[in-house]
Amino acid sequence: MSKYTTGEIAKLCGVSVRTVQYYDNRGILIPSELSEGGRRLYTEDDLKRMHIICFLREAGLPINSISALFAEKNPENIISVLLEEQEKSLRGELCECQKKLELLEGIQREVKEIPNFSVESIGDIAHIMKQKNKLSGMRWSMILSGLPVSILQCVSIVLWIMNGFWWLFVVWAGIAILWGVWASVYYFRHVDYICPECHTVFKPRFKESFWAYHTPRMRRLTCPNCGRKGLCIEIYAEKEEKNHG
Amino acid sequence: MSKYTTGEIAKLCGVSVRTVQYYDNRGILIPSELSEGGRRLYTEDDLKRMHIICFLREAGLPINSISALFAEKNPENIISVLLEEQEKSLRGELCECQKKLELLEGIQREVKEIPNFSVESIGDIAHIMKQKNKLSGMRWSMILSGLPVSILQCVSIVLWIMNGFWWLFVVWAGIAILWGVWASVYYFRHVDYICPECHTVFKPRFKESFWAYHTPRMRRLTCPNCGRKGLCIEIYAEKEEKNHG
DNA sequence: TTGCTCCTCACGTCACGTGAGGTGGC
DNA sequence: TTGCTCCTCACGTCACGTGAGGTGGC
Repeated sequence: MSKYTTGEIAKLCGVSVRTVQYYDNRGILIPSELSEGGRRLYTEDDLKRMHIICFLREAGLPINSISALFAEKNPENIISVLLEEQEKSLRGELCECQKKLELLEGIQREVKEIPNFSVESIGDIAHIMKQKNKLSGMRWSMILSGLPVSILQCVSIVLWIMNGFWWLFVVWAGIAILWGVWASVYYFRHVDYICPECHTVFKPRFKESFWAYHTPRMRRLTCPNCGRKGLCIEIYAEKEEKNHG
Repeated sequence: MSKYTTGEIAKLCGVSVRTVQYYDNRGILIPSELSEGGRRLYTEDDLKRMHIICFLREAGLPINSISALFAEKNPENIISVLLEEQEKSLRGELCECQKKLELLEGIQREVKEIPNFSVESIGDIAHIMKQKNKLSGMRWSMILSGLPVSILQCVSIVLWIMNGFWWLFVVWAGIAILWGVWASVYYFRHVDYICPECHTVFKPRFKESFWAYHTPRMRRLTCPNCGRKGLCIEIYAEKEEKNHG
């Protein structure tokens, strides 16, 4: 019966010599014989066992599980348990990986949009991203609450033109203006701004905020901390601050 | 200015005290001050820095990258490189995870179907799974090559009944039989069988194989190694063996 | 004074990779 | 005799977890 050396086993199974030696140390593949010079000699059965080990390692099974499998008299009793354990663990890993990847992609997007990037900006990005869902949730609820107001406004205009009910339009215009005021105040109360210069989170004065130039994610404001006037990043205000002007 | 202790920083950032200490050792969050008794004291800025570190760690960024980021004078130069590196690494991890999971699910399915499970059966499963695609590929190509033969056979029957062209049916029946013989031999040459008892891979005699009871994945054969007669698992034969009867 | 927190070693994790320094086997 | 393979330590990986044994601070 021909014998295999460590290097042969390694080559046949596509692993390193060190790995074969390591499996000997871990006791899952002890060579059937040692040469007089102390070299490991493996039999055909050892090779088969090594193939099995490598196959299970490909699926990520820990060496302890493989060890347990070989030690069991009735391996059918534990194989499915071990495989299920490994499946759970892999699903966990997969989930974590996806979470990290999503977060990472979010960070990459924000990094591109942040003006005057510095290390501290990462803190701002953390702020932005942790409140992103709440901010867009609030924006959507405002749009949806404004929708019936707008529709009825249109209807009132149509009725004015068609039937001359001008008072209906006036009444609805009043309601729309009230809604607009309420909406502005509501929105104002639920957002804060981050100064991209000194990274302070602040709430501006309502008057300044209301008239300020703005984009969907930024608004031109004066930072109360560093005094810089420029585009500040809008975030959802977790709790209403006590001191809003 | 109030100072934070290690435990306070840990609690505020949702990590362990050990982690805060570790970040000190790694040099990414060295406390601004030490108390007389040698306890770490952190400032508000330290807390902010810790928040940034924890945020980046959530995305899986290695501490060395975070370290590099803090050390850079112009972090915007390296931030996107670091993020892309991490993205690549995460995508790699994700891929490997998915591969392992697919392999694992395959093993779980096979384990349920293998009769007389033992540790050596895992070697059989490895065989089965590594050749699975080739086997089903060959089966499909055989079905597709048989399809036109079958259709024309049907047509010839219809023509026989409708127009009395019986000779057409006879000719096509001959062709179909020839195809059947060719297909059987071709199929036979491209499959081997595994004895689930002694795990030998073998090619049976054509005659025994042809008439044997079989299911889509197994065939009742006599193992030339252990002499057992029973259902053996069909696999794709990587190379035609020299000695086929 | 008594808990509680924090301190510093220092080992363990997991499956090997990577030398260093020496030797077997064709 | 000369490469080549293999041998055994033993440290390194990565971000902490987990004691042990001691001490600061309210």
